[in-house]
Amino acid sequence: MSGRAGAGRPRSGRATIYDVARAAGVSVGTVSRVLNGHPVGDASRRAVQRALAGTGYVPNEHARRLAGARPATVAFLHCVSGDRLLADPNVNALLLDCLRSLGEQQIMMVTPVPGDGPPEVAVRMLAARLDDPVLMFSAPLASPAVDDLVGRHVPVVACGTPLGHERRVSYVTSDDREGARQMVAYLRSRGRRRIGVVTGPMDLPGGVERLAGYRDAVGAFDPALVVHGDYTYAGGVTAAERLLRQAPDLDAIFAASDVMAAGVLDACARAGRRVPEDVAVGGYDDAPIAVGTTPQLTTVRIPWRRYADRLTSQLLRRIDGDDASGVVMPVELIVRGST
Amino acid sequence: MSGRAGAGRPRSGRATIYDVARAAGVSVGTVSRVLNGHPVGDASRRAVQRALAGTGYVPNEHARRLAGARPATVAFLHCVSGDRLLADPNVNALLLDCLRSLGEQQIMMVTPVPGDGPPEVAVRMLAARLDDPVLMFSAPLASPAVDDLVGRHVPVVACGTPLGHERRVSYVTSDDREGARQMVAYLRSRGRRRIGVVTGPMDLPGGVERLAGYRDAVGAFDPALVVHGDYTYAGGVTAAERLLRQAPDLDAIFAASDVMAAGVLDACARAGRRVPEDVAVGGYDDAPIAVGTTPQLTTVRIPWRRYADRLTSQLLRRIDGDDASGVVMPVELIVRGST
DNA sequence: TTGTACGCGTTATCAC
DNA sequence: GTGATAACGCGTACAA
Repeated sequence: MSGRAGAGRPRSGRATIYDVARAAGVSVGTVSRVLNGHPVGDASRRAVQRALAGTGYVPNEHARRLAGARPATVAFLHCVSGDRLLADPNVNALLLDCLRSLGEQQIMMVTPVPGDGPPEVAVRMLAARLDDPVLMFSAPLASPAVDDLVGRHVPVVACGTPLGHERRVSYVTSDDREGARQMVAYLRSRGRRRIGVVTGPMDLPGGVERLAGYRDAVGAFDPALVVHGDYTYAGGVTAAERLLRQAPDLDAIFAASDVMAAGVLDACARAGRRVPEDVAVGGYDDAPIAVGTTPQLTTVRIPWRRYADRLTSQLLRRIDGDDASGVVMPVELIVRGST
Repeated sequence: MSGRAGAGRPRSGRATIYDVARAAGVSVGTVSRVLNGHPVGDASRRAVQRALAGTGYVPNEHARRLAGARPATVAFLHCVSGDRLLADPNVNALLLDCLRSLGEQQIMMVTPVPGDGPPEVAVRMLAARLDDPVLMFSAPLASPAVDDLVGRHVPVVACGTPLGHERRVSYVTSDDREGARQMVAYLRSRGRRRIGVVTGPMDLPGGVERLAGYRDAVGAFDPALVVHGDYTYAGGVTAAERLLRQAPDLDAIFAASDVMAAGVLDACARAGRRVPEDVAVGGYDDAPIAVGTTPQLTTVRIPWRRYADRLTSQLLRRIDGDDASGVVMPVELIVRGST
């Protein structure tokens, strides 16, 4: 008899499928079939279920994956530098919705992985060892991370349009262009004619799309009415100040995020412009802050819960080998006091 | 020959240790030894390293774990309800420090898992499949989750003292009692004699300890000077209002967190009390908000980076089978304008 | 120092 | 419908 081998660290002591099979008086195959909902005789099924409860069996995910089972875990790739990984409340909220939605499908784990910096690459290497499908947030227009992933045939689902990768990675996006268009059209319907815009970052799809929607609806386009922002409160303040200077006659400002809109509101107040009498202000996202400002913000709501559900279903499809595809969620204009 | 079996889903196409061995002209054992830093001949080592780079080999974590290797992943258990999982910026910041610290040890953090509610239990079940060691935040005084974990002999390291489990779970904590004591002693050294306190939640170790430190230093104890808070801004406002009503003659307020202290500051302003002239205000945590208030907050700093490093080393020790143990980090009084 | 072979726990296939 | 067993990729004890 040759050498006993393979004794790594002590076994965790957890019940295995063999223990269950023994307790139920059936073979491991039958237990596995019960576990996975495959056809099994009635008597066997009951015996197995009793044994399952009795032994407190918990499946070993590593063994499942090694044997080729569908992943029950998902990696979460946020394309920002590591120090801003969990810093965005909006992203965290969506992440939470995704956790819930995935949980309902018996899928878990969301490995927070940062984006493209040098240390981030190391973390991604670690993540790669798990071979999980990827849920990606804040995909930039070009990213080595994304190229790497699609090159390794990792199933990826993006939150937002993965510009340049639409055929390789599935995605869910909201109709940013349409939302911005609706907002600006609404402002015009209320008689506003000189409508300024504080854009989002131009290297993010949302930034590009919301500006496009603005241009769709604004009528005559005046460069003096466009200032670029960065989705931050401070950025909103600065941008509004510039806008007020460049185009003192403006009667409305559309900010591409509620957080920036809050900054716009304060800048207007400091500049002595009344909102909404002198200047109407529109936001985007229907973030919590939208009802925390005075006046409350007219904004564009994205249905985040359903959004997360769609991300989950897209991910499941992708795991099961379907081709990449995109879905677009509708948006809703929410009118409050700022217009 | 009996049936070919075990063909799950298509192989991911990743290079395996066998591919590397073939490319290097050595056996898999040798490759494994190189990978794990075990003694290997010089020629073999170089050949393997070349093959490693050439094949783009990435270890399969699931196979590693199944074979008994040390876990390269850690589960993150936050003992709050699911909807508050990523909602606390302080926790997120520490989480990030832990991510960094663990990453330096080639360990990746994984799986934000919520605490004790009914749906949370389901998520923990999922997490259990991975059999990861656990990094625990906000451990309440009594928790089925913790009992479950220690019962299953899962290595657990807590952030803060795991009251009632000190012998079963390792932990890192800062000296909350001493920090509070220093703060109150400092206030007294500046001539303050009627010092109120806004405590943290009394079912959290930090809340209990910081109040104890207050009692250590305050001298005569007056119940009218104690109001319980919940670590939130709004809670700080409410508590300060009550304090000002109950003890109009107070000349200082120690809030058990900076966020609450910010609320105290605003409540004082509304009540017409000048800070620090009429009322000195002390906080705790040295959170970002501590330098965002007017005046800036005198507070107690916890060395979070080193704290995270200690959490990591405690975790490693625990994984390697050492007994549970606790370490206490020192704190530092930071004096700013609010006193 | 290096090669060989077993075992980790699960899934899926084959034969009954 | 059920049992037996190969295969997943890796770590390691043992033999050479």
